[in-house]
Amino acid sequence: MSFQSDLLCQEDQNYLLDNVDLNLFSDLQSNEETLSMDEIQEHKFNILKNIPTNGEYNGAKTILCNEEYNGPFGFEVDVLRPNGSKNSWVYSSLLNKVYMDMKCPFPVDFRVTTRPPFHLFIRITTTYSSPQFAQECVYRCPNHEFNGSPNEPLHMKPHVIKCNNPDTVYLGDKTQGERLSLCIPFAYPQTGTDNVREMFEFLCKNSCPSPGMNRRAIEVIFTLEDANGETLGRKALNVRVCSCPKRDKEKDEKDNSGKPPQGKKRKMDKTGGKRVPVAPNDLQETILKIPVIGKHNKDQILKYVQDLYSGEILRHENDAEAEHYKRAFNKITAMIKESSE
Amino acid sequence: MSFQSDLLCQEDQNYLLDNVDLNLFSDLQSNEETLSMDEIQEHKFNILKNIPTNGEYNGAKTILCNEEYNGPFGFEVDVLRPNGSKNSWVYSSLLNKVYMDMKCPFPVDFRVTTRPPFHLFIRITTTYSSPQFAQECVYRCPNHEFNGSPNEPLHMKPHVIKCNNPDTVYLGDKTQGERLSLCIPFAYPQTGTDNVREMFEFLCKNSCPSPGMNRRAIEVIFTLEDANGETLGRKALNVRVCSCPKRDKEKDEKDNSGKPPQGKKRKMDKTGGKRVPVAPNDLQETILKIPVIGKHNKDQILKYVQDLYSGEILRHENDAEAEHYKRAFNKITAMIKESSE
Amino acid sequence: MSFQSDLLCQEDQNYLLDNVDLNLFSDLQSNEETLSMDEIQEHKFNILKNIPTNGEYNGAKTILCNEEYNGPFGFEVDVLRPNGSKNSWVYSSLLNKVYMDMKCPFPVDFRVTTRPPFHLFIRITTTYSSPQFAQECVYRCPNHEFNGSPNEPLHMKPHVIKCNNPDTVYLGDKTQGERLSLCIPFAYPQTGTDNVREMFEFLCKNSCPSPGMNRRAIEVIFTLEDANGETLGRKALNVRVCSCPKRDKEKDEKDNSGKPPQGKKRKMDKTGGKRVPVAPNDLQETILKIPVIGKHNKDQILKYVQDLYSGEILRHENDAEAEHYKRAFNKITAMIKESSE
Amino acid sequence: MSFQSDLLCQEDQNYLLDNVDLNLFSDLQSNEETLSMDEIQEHKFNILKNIPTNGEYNGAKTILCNEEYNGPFGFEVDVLRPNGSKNSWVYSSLLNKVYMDMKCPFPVDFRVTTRPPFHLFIRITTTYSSPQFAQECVYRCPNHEFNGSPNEPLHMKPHVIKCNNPDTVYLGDKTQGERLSLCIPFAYPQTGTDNVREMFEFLCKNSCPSPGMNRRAIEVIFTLEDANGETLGRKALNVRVCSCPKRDKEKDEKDNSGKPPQGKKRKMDKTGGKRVPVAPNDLQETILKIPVIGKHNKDQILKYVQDLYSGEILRHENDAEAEHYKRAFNKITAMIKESSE
DNA sequence: CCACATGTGTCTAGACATGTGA
DNA sequence: TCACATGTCTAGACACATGTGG
Ligand SMILES: [Zn+2]
Ligand SMILES: [Zn+2]
Ligand SMILES: [Zn+2]
Ligand SMILES: [Zn+2]
Repeated sequence: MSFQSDLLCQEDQNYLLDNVDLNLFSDLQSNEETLSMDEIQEHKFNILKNIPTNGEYNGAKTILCNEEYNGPFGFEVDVLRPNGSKNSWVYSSLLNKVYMDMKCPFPVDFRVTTRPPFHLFIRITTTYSSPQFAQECVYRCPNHEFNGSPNEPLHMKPHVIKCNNPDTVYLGDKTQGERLSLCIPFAYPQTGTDNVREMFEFLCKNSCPSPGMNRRAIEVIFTLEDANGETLGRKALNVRVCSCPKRDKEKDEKDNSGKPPQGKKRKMDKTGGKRVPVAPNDLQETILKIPVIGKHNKDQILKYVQDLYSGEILRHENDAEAEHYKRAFNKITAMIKESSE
Repeated sequence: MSFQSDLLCQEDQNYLLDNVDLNLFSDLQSNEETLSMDEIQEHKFNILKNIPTNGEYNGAKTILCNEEYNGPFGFEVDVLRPNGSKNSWVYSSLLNKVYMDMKCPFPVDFRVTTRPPFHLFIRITTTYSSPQFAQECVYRCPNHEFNGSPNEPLHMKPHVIKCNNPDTVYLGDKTQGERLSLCIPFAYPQTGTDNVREMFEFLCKNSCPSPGMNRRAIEVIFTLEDANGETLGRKALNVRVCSCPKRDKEKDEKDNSGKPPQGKKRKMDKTGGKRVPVAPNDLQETILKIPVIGKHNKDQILKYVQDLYSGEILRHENDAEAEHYKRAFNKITAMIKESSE
Repeated sequence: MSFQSDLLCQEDQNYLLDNVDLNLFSDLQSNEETLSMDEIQEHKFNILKNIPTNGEYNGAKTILCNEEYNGPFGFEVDVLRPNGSKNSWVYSSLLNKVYMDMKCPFPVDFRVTTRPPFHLFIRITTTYSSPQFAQECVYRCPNHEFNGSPNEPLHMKPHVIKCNNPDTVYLGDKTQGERLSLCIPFAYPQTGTDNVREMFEFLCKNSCPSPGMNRRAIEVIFTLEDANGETLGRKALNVRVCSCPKRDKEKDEKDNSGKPPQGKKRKMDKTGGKRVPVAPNDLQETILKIPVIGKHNKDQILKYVQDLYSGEILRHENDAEAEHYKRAFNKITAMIKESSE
Repeated sequence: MSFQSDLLCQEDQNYLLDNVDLNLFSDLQSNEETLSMDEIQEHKFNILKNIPTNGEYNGAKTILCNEEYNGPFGFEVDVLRPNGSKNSWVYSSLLNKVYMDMKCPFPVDFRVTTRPPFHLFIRITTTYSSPQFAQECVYRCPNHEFNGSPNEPLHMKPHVIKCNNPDTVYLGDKTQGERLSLCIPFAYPQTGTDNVREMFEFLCKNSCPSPGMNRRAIEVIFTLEDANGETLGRKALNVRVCSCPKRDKEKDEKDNSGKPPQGKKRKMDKTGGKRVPVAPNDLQETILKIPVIGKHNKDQILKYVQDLYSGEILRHENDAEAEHYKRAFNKITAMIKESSE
């Protein structure tokens, strides 16, 4: 499951890229089995670190821009509730913030409306969201850094977030005080969806002691970049990694009731454009468990729900909401199909 | 029914081995009747235990290789549905896994494409298939170990699998934490077939309590070996020993639909006829999981289902069926109530 | 904490026993430290096993009498809800049955109304309560017998129940098919109470596989005996040892609603006398957690409760119920005292 | 402030040791200024590590003896309240335990009744006091180990306790799983006192995360040794290193009231002045646990409390206090409602 | 083959433990 | 010293796994 194979199975893509080496890591393919994980990572690191970064990553004490920006290709990011992962997480639409435990894998969907004929990358950077700490780099606490599972590749150790995509490259040198970030190639969506889904996991909690996050709020910045490190889109996600997501969310909301949602964000916000909240509350898909007796009833219910969603989709035709309904609609359709077999 | 007699009726064997003592246990022949089962077993054990093992069996905490390998003589193994044994078993081609009850004898056919001019042995080892437990040795639970039928020879007691071939030797010392395995001489096929058939039986279930298998999945590794313990072929078989093979297989398949059938293993599929999915009991209540977006839709769905069941109840007023619908109706009503709070 | 010391500190006892060796285990005192646990147990066993048993314990296939009988000294037994033990247990007054998990220590209070001038012993025996199995002896399942904690003394291993009193002697030889029982010296109550409290624990579940209890219902018979094994009182307690005491109790009660409580017992019941249920439901003490603000209010509440219980005690002066209220009253009084310090 | 200078100002010592080289580290004196702290420490380490240890320190998984023992020279240890150090600490005579914050220097006085004519050393070892963890070695948490102040000599880093005596040697190799201990030469008392005072400091808290102490209770073992590592006296001190010594001590004492103060240890009580129990915040809601028998009594109690609070609320109508009572009132009302259902 | 018996794992609420900062 | 922030533990509810007996 290398980057190349992902890429080449995209037969429906109608633009041909002959001036671009589609297989970034082609030299790794041949001897992947003879290299240790760390050596592979090292190699990829050497390739990707040459992507120029736009200055915000090199000098310490700079503040990373967290202004959201769809960019020329319509970059969009959705965080989804994980299906069956160990710990669930919660989303506060009031605060536009996600709460989850560490080591909880959570999927993020990326998409662009138009795909340019060159390589795209997604860079994931964690920063402190309070202006007071925004210029400090976010590192893992020593405790987790030196006591993580031994299969963590060396480059990953100082990072507070990891991506399960095997082509992830962990960038930045903590010993030089550099800001850390991950970089993944922006794959092509599977047939039938516009989204590319990647799984992430946090490896430290917000409460990890200094020089870890030390109870400072963070946000994750997703930037769409080309091979030159040019920023082509940017999305931000407020996150709190803690042991009791539900409790802490409720507390946060109680404390902030009355204040404007995502308050801190606004003051750095220049676009004024419509912010697409990350999976807003009532549009977030939930599961309704209905006790059913008899196949005929089951089928009737499914049909009814299908109709219901059809209406929603049509009514929201020109609307981002439609996307959510379409996904649900597809699931229902699949269930109907399965039932009729 | 000694090893020799099996051997001598092999009239179609077209190579004669005169420089090989085909009768490994010849000294046992003469006084077999004056020896107890345990004494015979002890004797055979002393002979066969001298077959060097390749290290994977001696140290605890090693992981037994389960990579399939036909080897120089084209080793193949087939598991067959038994003719009339007490309990039947089922095979899932989707998962490449066999489901059977304990004490259910099942035949396994072994064959090689070319037979070398020296003794061959088949070693049967049970291991945990989940990597998490692969390095632990599989032992029988104390319950079955100390309560098996009294005619079980002593060496067999800690083994979870037995072979009905009387020349089977049970190897490995549980008290030393050694990995257990059986070893049988690879007999010559009967006239008219390429296969040598051996009957096996499991003596513990996957669900036997710790320190038994304790619900951990297992696989059986068949290795073809020469008298020096050199591995000349290897086959693996996923097995689940349980009381309700059919039920559990169906559940497994439902859970794993979509996932690849045991990627790292080659198929051992021979028996896999067309499977007829079992029709669900139509009055049995099942749970339909509906993805829902938006509270208004949820409410509408619930109301719809409530109406649906109302109809059923009225229609079945004088009918036992009504009872079922009433229960479901009550649940829905409760859900509506809860949702409106 | 030997038997003797318990005995001798009873200065308020007004009868002097000079013809009785008060220190049953006196010879053990001197060299207790040089003997292993098993040797001590062996020694005590040799002493106590000479207490003649009344025949019901020796021959297999006899049915142990479970008829309750207060006896000449007014033998009474109460099972109490444990304070802070790991797992709680529940009592069904409907079925007069206790439900608890294994390894859950539970206290039992023993008392007599008059204490005779000779040694008393309490024998604890577990039997199957269904007549169908009553003649079979209750043994531990091999699984737990051979996998219990290594500090279990040898004699204890085949027993399904253990007593935490260090002077407990485990009687009966499983290999001879003998019925197993425990025997403890009946100590003298601490000053200020009539009860002698002993802690027990079950070491197998009702559901342990054959030859364990194998889902057969059991009851525990407490018999008061003298040094000759003469029965001087008998109490029975229905118990179910399972993983989900609450669930199973509720199920049991649902199944048996309409049927007479402790149905099976009755048919062996000849006394017809008033059965003293083991801590009957509404008399069972529960804990009410009251949020309190201000010491004056706390004190007032406590005083009120004290008054309330005073009334109850007086009203039930000639009544067994008074005992329960007195205990609660004493606790409240202690709380008041503590608060005033 | 080397070991020698300490030694030479001991003018009141009445025994002269001319056959003993009193200056263990004499070779270090000359070039002390040209060596870095780590080099000096390394040197001392090489000298002192040759003191044979009595085996309890080498193998992991041994339990260090904590039995107190005055030994042939009347070894005594006193822990004293520090004069003006940053944070104070408290001592619970009830539990014979010291509570202090980390980085809080605390003096310990050592003395012997008779001083032998050879070198004496004091070894300080920290162990887990609960038997469950006693065989595990106590190490510093990675967080503090890798983030301590940079002037900590290398050998000190994994130790949870440090001694301000510059001649302290930090023994044990964490990477080998060895038990860590400090060793200081037992100096001679200053004029006018029998005691030798040494200052210690904890460098981790009991609550430091795994693989640190991870909330496990510890004790410090002081052993008096000769140059051969022979134990000549032993004292143990229960310690809890935490942020709120006073609070935690009070809690501990409340929880353990009634239980004997650390039975197996002799008292080290010297400082235990009169403790003034802290009056509880009278408006803070507490929970009163009332043993209740019978629903009618429960209801009556609840109603009484409700009335009580009603009065308080009305009386404090214009008062902030009312708020507190209202909350309690609501809880009681809910309890009444629940009880009546 | 089904209904049920019954253990196990997981999730969650709540109580508690314990650090932090005012 | 206190209120609070926040990790951890534990008991209960529940879904599920899986044996048993009809
Ligand atoms: Zn961390
Ligand atoms: Zn078994
Ligand atoms: Zn058992
Ligand atoms: Zn620490």
